[in-house]
Amino acid sequence: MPKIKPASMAFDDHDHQACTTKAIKIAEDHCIKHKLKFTPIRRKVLEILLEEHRAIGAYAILEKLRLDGFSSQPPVAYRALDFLVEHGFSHKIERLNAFVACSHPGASHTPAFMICRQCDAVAETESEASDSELSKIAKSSGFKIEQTVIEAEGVCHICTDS
Amino acid sequence: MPKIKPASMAFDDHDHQACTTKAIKIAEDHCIKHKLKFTPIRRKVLEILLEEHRAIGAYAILEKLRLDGFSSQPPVAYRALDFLVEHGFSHKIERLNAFVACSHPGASHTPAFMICRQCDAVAETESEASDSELSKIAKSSGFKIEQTVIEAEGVCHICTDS
DNA sequence: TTCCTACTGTTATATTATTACATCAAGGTT
DNA sequence: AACCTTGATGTAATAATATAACAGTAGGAA
Repeated sequence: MPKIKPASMAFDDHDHQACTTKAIKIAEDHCIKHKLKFTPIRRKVLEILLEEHRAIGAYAILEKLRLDGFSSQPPVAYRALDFLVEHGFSHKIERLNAFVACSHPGASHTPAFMICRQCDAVAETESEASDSELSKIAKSSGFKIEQTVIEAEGVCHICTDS
Repeated sequence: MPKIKPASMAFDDHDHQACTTKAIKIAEDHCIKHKLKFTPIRRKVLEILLEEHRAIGAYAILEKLRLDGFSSQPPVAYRALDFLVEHGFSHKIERLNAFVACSHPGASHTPAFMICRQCDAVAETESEASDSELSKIAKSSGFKIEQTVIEAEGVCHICTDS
């Protein structure tokens, strides 16, 4: 079974400035350590994603890049997103064809997401895919799992209450 | 934890004609029982999906519809797919933006999929979402899950062996 | 220096999906 | 029968998401 850690605070108040600053710092450090280039475009896209605990489409990101004076052709956003996703700084939400900043940067994980269909907030949890029931079935049938998408859609506690 | 039943035989030889015939029959019966209209277009789209245990894009489906003399504007395929998905006769694979016939029609389920990135076969398993770890996290944080997407990508045993 | 590699700029295009509105067919009502 | 409603289909237009291809550039390695 997936062992999943407590949900992020996406659905709750928190010190978002600190949360953002920390995520950028982690990305910076990780890039230095692994000799990756945390270029202005990549940083800006991560900052845009960090502004909200929501999935943001590539074209919405492009629009924000444009406002900040960056080049805004589709490949600009997709390349930056590819980089961020590849190195674990953000995730694609397949269900929405959109992207979120990673809430647990640095942690190696198979993330699981809870998507509120009312307020669009996306909370990330970590799941231990290695001992999940699915991975057992996969193993028994000889299927080698490389990556797993887990996305739950529903209504968050705030939207339920209001 | 999700309780997941054995994988479908998507990755193995089986009597595909029987498998297809049975699926159509189940859809037919279900539609009669629930007064749903299993129209020629809907039936044809399901047949197309049943031809292979693979995810097929809406435009590939349209092409096949066209060859069979059906109208082939995008809404034709999307409407039929909406119907089939809504009533559990097929599923959307979010990861691929494509569709597969349901391997367990009739069963109420949170399906989980194994997608082979080499041969594109898609195997469906059933998972009991109600007692999954994710659903516990969701419950404890007040998030009401309505639907869950679980899609594992990797390599099937046939492609691994060859 | 030259070479190589990775990143960026830009145009064009491919792929996936929806909106909007007209038409049609089946079933029920008067 | 005529009428009406409902859901399904036909079609054109367009929106939204994503990639291919290629030229230019900057920085480090040889």
